[in-house]
Amino acid sequence: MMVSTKGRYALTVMVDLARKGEDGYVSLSDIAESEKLSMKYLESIIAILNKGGMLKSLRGKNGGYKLARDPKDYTINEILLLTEGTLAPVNCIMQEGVQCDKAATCSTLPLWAGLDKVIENYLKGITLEDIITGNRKKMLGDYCVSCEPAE
Amino acid sequence: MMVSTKGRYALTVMVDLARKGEDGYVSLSDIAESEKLSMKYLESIIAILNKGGMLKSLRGKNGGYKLARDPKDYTINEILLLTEGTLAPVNCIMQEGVQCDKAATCSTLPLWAGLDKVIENYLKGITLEDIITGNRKKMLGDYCVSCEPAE
DNA sequence: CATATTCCTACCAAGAGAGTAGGATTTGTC
DNA sequence: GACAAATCCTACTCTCTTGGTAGGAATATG
Repeated sequence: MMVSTKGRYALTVMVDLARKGEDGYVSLSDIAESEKLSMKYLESIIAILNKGGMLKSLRGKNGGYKLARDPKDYTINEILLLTEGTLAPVNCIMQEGVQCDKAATCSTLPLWAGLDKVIENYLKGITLEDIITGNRKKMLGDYCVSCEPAE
Repeated sequence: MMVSTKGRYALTVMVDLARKGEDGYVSLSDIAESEKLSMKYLESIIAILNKGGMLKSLRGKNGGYKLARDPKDYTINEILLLTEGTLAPVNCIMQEGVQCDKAATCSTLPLWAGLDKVIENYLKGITLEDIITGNRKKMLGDYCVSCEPAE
């Protein structure tokens, strides 16, 4: 598995906040309750999102969190990348140039690099908005049985 | 990360055996040496491949392992699936129908399902032969800088 | 019989994943 | 100003997975 609960919950939070829209700040306890997740654990995850500039926060009474931008301006890739640190399918694929010392002669490296690109490409192509509008066609592509046929 | 050393080493072993071709059985110690990997650890990995019917083995002196089929008849997907158990990017995607109890109302599930399909699709499209022949075009697609332009 | 090999079971150390605990700080309301 | 509701911050813990290691039994060749 490549995405842990951290990334999954982070995405869930973002979706929740996107649904709540612009009407004020939503408190951590509200989010935890509506998603039935541990408040303390969510707290640590939201902290990552917040420090990464994904959210706006307001302390004190009636405080909480809201999205910093429009849902269509968040790709799933950036949300998961921030929370997970890396989305590479193997640890011989590192960020930006750093590579295993056998890279030059490794015959399986192109496979891993290709897989990495396929994943990145998919996740960059989907936005928060796609999720809240339930754009199954975009997410499931040809595998969507309830979508209109492509032609 | 989704693929551990177990799956990576397994693939390396398969590639190594594919390169050695049909000329007899290759011993574990030869493989370990040529790939510079721990013999004992490789042993446990080869055991999985062997039990899964990917290899033919011969015990005793001059024994060893060879591929059970032609390299073009192995997809990367089946090799990794056998050794890793699952290739699902999240653990709310399980094999064949088993699902999380929130699945019915989960708005992020289509995303994970789509990601899973994209990965599976990619890995099913590449064979052992593609790796030993260095078919970069197939593995890297549009990201292959040394390939001919698609036209 | 000696040797080279696969096969099998058990064990172990380090790190990651999934949270918990407790409190300090900030802000709105009475 | 007191209180309550909220974010912020640091540290801890427990369990499972990863990445191996160890030792020996079974088997085949010469």
